[in-house]
Amino acid sequence: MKDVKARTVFVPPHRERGAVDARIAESGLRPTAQRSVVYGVLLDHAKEHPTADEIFIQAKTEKPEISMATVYNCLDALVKHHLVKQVHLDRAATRYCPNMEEHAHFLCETCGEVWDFEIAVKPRMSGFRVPSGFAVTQREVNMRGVCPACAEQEVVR
Amino acid sequence: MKDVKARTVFVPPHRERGAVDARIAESGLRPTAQRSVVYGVLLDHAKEHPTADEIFIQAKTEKPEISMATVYNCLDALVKHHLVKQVHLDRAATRYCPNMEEHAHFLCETCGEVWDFEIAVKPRMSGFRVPSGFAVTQREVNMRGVCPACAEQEVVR
DNA sequence: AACCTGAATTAGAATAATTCTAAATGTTAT
DNA sequence: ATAACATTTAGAATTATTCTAATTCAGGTT
Repeated sequence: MKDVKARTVFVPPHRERGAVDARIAESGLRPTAQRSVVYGVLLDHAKEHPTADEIFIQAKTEKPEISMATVYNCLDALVKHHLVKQVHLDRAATRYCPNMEEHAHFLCETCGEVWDFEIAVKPRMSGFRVPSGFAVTQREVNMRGVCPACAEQEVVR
Repeated sequence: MKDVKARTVFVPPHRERGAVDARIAESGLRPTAQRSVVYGVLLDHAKEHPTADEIFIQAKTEKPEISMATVYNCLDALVKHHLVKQVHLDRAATRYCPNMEEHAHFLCETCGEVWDFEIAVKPRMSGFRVPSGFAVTQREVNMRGVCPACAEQEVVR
């Protein structure tokens, strides 16, 4: 393999290879170069809740040989090892989220952006009664509406 | 068009064509034969939360000329007119639900069945704090786990 | 009753996201 | 070094859904 190393890639200061690899290793996964890049990209773009496609494009700037299949493989592995969550909104492409705290998602129907809403104190789904006999292992809350920026726009018009 | 009328189709007693058509009309849609069949099938199988495919298969027994595209068209129309909700769980095929009361969905990860969980009294998503400035128009709650029947099975084993 | 217009339906092609496959490459333990 | 196994890769295959263009249908006119 010849040295195709990209010309000086910008690595944001808050993402350190070592730390990313350590987290991957802690989860029980071997920290390969690809997993490291994929997870790193996701951590850097957590706010955007990127799709596999978007992660692929970004990962390619850091590691040009990476393939789409690998991005999917890595994401699947990260999900299985509880480092990453999938976010499903309608039938749109799956988005990925490295925030493993229990939280809700809000989709702005005007601009399409996705926001994390912290969950209030109670870990129970108060408001929703779980019939006895059902064992709930996971909860998912998605909301839709208009974000502050888009609401503003509408008023101005 | 020759008379292809199917040999005696069983129409469950609790679904009356008139009532179904009336609801479609009330929603502002013209109650065509296809919409009537699609909505009727969905009402009869609400518990199963069927996919477009499953609805198509069932609808075909009542109206053999119906096409998949029409099933999608009808479902889309019903969704737009607030007679039906889409249910998205993972990236699996969209399921349809004619229960328009606000409620949560529970997916049994063992048998794959989907259940409706009624919402308790409060219409607010207590437990979830919505940051000010965000206007929420829709909420969706999905839970996963094991249903009573499957839990039983596991114990027996 | 034929006629017009727009809506609805249809079959089949197209698309998009994801999964699968088989070969190549990399890694770890012997 | 070598075997054994995991990971990556390109590209093909799959799946659910949407699109397209032609046809049929329904309701309101002449």
